[in-house]
Amino acid sequence: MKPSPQLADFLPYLLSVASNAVSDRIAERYQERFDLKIAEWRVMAVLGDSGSHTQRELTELTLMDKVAVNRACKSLSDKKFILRRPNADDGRSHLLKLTPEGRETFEQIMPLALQMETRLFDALDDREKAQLKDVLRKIAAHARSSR
Amino acid sequence: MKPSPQLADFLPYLLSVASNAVSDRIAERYQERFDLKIAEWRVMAVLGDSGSHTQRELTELTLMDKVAVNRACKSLSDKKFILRRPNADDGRSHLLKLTPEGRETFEQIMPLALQMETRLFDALDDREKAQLKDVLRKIAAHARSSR
DNA sequence: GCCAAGTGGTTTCATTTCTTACTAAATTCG
DNA sequence: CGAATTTAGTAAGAAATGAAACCACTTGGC
Repeated sequence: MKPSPQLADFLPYLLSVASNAVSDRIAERYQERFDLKIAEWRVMAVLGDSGSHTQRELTELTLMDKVAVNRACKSLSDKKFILRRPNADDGRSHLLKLTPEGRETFEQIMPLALQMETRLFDALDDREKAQLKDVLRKIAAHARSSR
Repeated sequence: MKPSPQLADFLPYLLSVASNAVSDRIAERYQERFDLKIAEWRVMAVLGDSGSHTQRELTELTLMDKVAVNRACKSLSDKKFILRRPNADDGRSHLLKLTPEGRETFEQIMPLALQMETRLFDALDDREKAQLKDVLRKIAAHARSSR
């Protein structure tokens, strides 16, 4: 059975298939090792290397919508990986920060993430990876701006 | 506010963000113009250029799971875009085929799809697009095989 | 031929995700 | 200042997605 050329050569389709396959592999791994979803991991990755943020800031930094960020934060808070301190500058929001346990988990997660990145993209050399990042940033910026 | 380097340089994250942005733009367009979802469009794209198929075959050709294919087919059938004929070779399945109306819509959809592809990826020249397709196929094949 | 195992397709149910609405605090502007 | 508007966060209902069970038919072995 031949693949349909119309579909199989359609770039958005290829992009979606590749992205889903990669995300699925990563999600499985985070789930089994740390009981974390991808959204939760993203929040931890940001808080882990740039300190305290409000949910509002996290929506910008992770490009997820505010409901997804809120759910991820609630879950991380239940798991004692982050804590919320009142925000002196704005009474509506809180500043979210990793707890010591959260920090510890963060330190374990990042190497796993980088290892998976290496494994999943090992068909590409360093130059190709850099090019791919560049291309994906351009495409995303363009597609998002034309909303 | 600086983006978090850990997250913002993570290839799977960039891939996911780009893919979602592109898919969202396309989904909006198909929805408003043809009242079709992406899954439905994929099925039509395959039936449109490679004739009759069973749902089983469509799951392979579109890389969607059988429930998604079944739902897409049911919806397309309700919209009179495809019809199901009994499959002489296997009494459990049917052969799905575009109706004349389905064919007509298909002829309108494909130019729109190609136009959107051009627009969304116009930051890339032809060589870059070919490379990107190649890379995405490799990544997807690798990630899917390690399931 | 007949039984066991497997497969295509469908349904059902639980889970996830998105949309919309709402609350409370902050900002704008007369 | 004070009313009107905007914004951060949350909650609740609706819709989409996924997993498991199920039915009907086919296939493979005896």
